Amino acid sequence: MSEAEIPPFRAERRDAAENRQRILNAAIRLFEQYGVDQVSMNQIAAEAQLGPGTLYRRYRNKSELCLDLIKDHVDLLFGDIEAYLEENRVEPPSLRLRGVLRIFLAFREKKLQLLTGVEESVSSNGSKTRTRGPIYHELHKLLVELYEEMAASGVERTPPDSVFRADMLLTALSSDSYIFQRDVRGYSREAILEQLYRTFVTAKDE
Amino acid sequence: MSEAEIPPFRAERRDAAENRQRILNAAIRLFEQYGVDQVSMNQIAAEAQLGPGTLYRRYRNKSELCLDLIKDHVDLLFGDIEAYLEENRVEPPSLRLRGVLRIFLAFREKKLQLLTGVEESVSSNGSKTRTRGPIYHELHKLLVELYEEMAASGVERTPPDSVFRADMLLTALSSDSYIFQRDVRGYSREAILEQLYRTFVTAKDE
DNA sequence: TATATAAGCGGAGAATTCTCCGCATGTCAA
DNA sequence: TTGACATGCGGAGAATTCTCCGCTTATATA
Repeated sequence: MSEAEIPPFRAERRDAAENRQRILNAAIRLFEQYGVDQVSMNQIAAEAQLGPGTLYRRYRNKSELCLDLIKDHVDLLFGDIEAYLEENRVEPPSLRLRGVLRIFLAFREKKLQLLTGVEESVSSNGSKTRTRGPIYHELHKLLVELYEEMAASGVERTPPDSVFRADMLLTALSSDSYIFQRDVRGYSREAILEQLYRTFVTAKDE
Repeated sequence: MSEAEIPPFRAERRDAAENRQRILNAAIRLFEQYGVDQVSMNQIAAEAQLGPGTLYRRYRNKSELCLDLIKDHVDLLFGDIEAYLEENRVEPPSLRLRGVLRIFLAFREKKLQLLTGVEESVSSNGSKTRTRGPIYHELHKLLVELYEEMAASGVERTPPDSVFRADMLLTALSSDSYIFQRDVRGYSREAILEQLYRTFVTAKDE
């Protein structure tokens, strides 16, 4: 017997890999044709010529499927953000935060449907999820760092905790909030950026 | 033919009124026993000894039912708020805003489940509602007035629009955000109040 | 190649939301 | 009292989400 079995990894079975590709392709087709929230998991399974069980084993809900579809683009987004932060290292944190917001809002606009799909996660038990997804946490970490930097050199008397403020800003950036501002209040993307900046960044430091 | 028929109102039929009471009672019983989000519309209909169709004709979804159940308490809430604002008319708006927040948070805590139920509205067609409910709009109006007052006597350079800021604050007060802060971040109600105050009110005017 | 076995498949079906429409009945006018 | 008819009832059933579990099959070993 070999001690310490080789990593308990097992390559994905060939048919499984093929099915995954079928699912992804089917989802892309249907999403493009009907819009993300008009497409049901059943439809996707049927289009991919799979049983519902097969689809659900891989993705526990539509949210996870959307996340998989958008993952590559999210990686690019974070790449863009990091590049931007690198280039503007010498600028004040408030300005860098504004830049990050701008980049994110552009991304949000481009991938609105899928991002909304991602956020609609419902934990499998039936009650709405309280926990946020990986995108949320990564952005949160980034924002906290910028806020901390602002606080260090800041003029504010009693700023809110950076963690709290980052949560509030991300809540304000959620699909729901963004769509409401855009469609009901009628703000343009630029206007939303400006208002977010004034609410969550400015008039405090500097 | 009579000109201008008498108001096109027709009193609610007696059996209908009785059924409504049955629904309300059944919902209260089940909500107390199992918790709002564990109870299905079907269960409520069964408990009230009605067909699902009857229940759905009166309340298009659970959100509307919750709203009806909570309506009286909401009226009391707004009564409390107005009384508070009246009593403290001479205080600066920022302080009054804080008071309003405190009152609302107490209400939120007491009626968490039902309020969450109210917010979970889904427009009947299937896509998530973008529009907010009546409670939202009433609170929004109130907050806008306070913000406007702050802006009038304010020291801020370029405050965000009052409408926008009120939207952001209300978003931060949503069930989702509140529960996240309380259960995941571990903030007490007092701490949340303090953080909200610092984020959305203070460090700006005065 | 043969075979053990873990990985994966698929569809029946439970639970839920919500609609449709034929039938019953309360209410009003005569 | 007696219809007429608008109002309301109820349940069948469509659509959707999600689970369960027996059967199949790809893959690793011998």
